[in-house]
Amino acid sequence: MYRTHTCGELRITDSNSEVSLSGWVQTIRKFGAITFVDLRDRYGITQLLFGEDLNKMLDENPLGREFVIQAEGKVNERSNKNLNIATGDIEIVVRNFKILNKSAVPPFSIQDDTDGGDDLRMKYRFLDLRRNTLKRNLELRYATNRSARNYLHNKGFMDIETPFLIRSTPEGARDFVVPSRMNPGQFYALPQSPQTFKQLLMVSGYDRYYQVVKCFRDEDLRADRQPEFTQIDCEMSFVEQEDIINMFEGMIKSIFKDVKGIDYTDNVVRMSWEDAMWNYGIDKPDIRFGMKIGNLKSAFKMNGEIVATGELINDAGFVVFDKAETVVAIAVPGAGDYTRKQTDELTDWVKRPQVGMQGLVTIKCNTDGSFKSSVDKFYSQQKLQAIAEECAAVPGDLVLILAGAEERTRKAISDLRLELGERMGLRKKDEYRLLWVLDFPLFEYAAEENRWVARHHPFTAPKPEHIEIMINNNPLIENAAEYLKHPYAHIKANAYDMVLNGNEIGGGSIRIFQRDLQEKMFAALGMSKEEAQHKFGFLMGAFEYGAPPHGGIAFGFDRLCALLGGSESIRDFIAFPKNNSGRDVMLDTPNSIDEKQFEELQIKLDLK
RNA sequence: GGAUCGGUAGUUCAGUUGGUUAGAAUGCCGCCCUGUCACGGCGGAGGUCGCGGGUUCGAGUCCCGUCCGGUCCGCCA
Repeated sequence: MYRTHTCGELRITDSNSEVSLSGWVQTIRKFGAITFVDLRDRYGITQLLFGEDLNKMLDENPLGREFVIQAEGKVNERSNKNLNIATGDIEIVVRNFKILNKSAVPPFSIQDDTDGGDDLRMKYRFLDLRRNTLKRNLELRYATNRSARNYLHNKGFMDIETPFLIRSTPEGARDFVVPSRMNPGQFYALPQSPQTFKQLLMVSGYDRYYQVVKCFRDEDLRADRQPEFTQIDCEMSFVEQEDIINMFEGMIKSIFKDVKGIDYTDNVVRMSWEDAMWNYGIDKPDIRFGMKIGNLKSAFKMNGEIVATGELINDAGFVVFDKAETVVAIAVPGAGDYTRKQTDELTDWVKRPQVGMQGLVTIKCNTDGSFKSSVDKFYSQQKLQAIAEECAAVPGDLVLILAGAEERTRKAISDLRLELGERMGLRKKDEYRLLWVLDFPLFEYAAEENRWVARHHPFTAPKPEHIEIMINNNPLIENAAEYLKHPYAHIKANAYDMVLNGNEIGGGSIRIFQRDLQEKMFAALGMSKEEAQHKFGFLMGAFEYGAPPHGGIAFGFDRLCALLGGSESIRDFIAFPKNNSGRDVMLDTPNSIDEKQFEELQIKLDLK
């Protein structure tokens, strides 16, 4: 028997019992005649004491870091206790031990604060996974998985597997493709999501489906994006938006309770997409803090409707503001005492290519009620006050103003808001604020292709009251510059995103379930009837055989785990992740394949 | 496709306006140490400064190219 106990479970109450432990050598501390060894496994660390009688045996069988050993002996109360570990009251007085396997010297230390860099830890991922940090992350991931499954099971959802080798659909993200040997020259695609399959399952009557499932997208990566990732994919029949929202708000709250011990009793805030863009400049605002955007200039609202917010600065004479499509501002609480050096640094920050602004205008709201601005010579104190009021600034605040093209400026002020929120300590790690963003536009205009694309995906249903607009208007765009005036720009989708602390953790929609509306949707996206039939005939055909009204949602499981674990990067919550270039540095993959494999596939490689 | 930061000992990093033999910490090896738990003390080994080219009397340092890694923009229905 390799072990009677794990390295994390012995306590003072086990004193004098004979035990056997197996694990990895964490550290060796030699004191002349006696030697201490910390033995580690998944459950903890237990100190082994090798007395004088074992010195000969140790000389003949020297130990090293990460050796796998088995030790037998008696549990003994320590004379010097270690309060930092659970087993710190006891030690094992070793009577006999055995080296089960030696280890090469590890390239980095297996400790909470390892000295290993990211690259090295990726290459030796199996060693990195021995560390507490990653172990806890994987435990959290498992707990989250279990919690979601329990909730969904209790609500009558059924886990049904869907295929990984499916048909390539050029809409949306790039597919990973897999050549078929039995059908030379033809390819499968790996699913970007089980979307069409879960809809077919609804047609089949499995009215509550879920799957914790791998999805694949061949797009460039980020700290929070992997080429293969996991979704909690769900679909329900006979539901409206409200039913989905209630069901999955419940699921997330249940996960908070199970995984974090948090009772999230508040109702989840709901916000229209338009309000999110108008007040926060982004469709996934972090609502843990305020700093709402002041919209300083009459501007096109997102749907093209002209909204006058007053005549604050149109007539003022600062040419940058006068010419700009959009002028927006935020008030940074308590930053009114920023020095010139600090505001200059902020200016540099917004001028970085990633943000891409030309400059930054600041107004200091002095505690005596006066204002000091970098554009003092253009504006009176009254005007500055009006600007400050527009973004709800109070004395002691610092107002930051950006001007430029609508889309870029709105994104920039959103980035700036998040950055300042971070710097002012308003984005607290242990605070969780959920948000539903609703009423997304159904379509987005793709200028480079001069056509409409589905913002969510082409199976998303329009708001019932907007179906008519879709049916009665031609999708063709005559004047690309004024696409916002096209009726399609006003059609809202029956879609919803769940946002946690500024991160999209889930998104879904009520689906189209009638053939004619689905045909109309494909036509709106510029797809011919033949093309639509060719690519999605199987789905539209199914709609003709009694498709129930249905809708669903998918949660980004890796990202959810990372957020619950308080981390920015999802890589630390995936056992074997890919790096930034989509490579697995441990396997050194992707790699070339044998000539024989090409022959079997009847494929000839001819790289450009 | 683009921007940006980095690549120096096994590891994490320092290395000044270009200037003698490239340093520190940690790890590793050896010796000493009976209560440590970041043990301690003494000694030792360990470097193609990512790679290629250029400027220069002289390059870790400056320039060009390239490879690798991080972050971001585009992209991600």
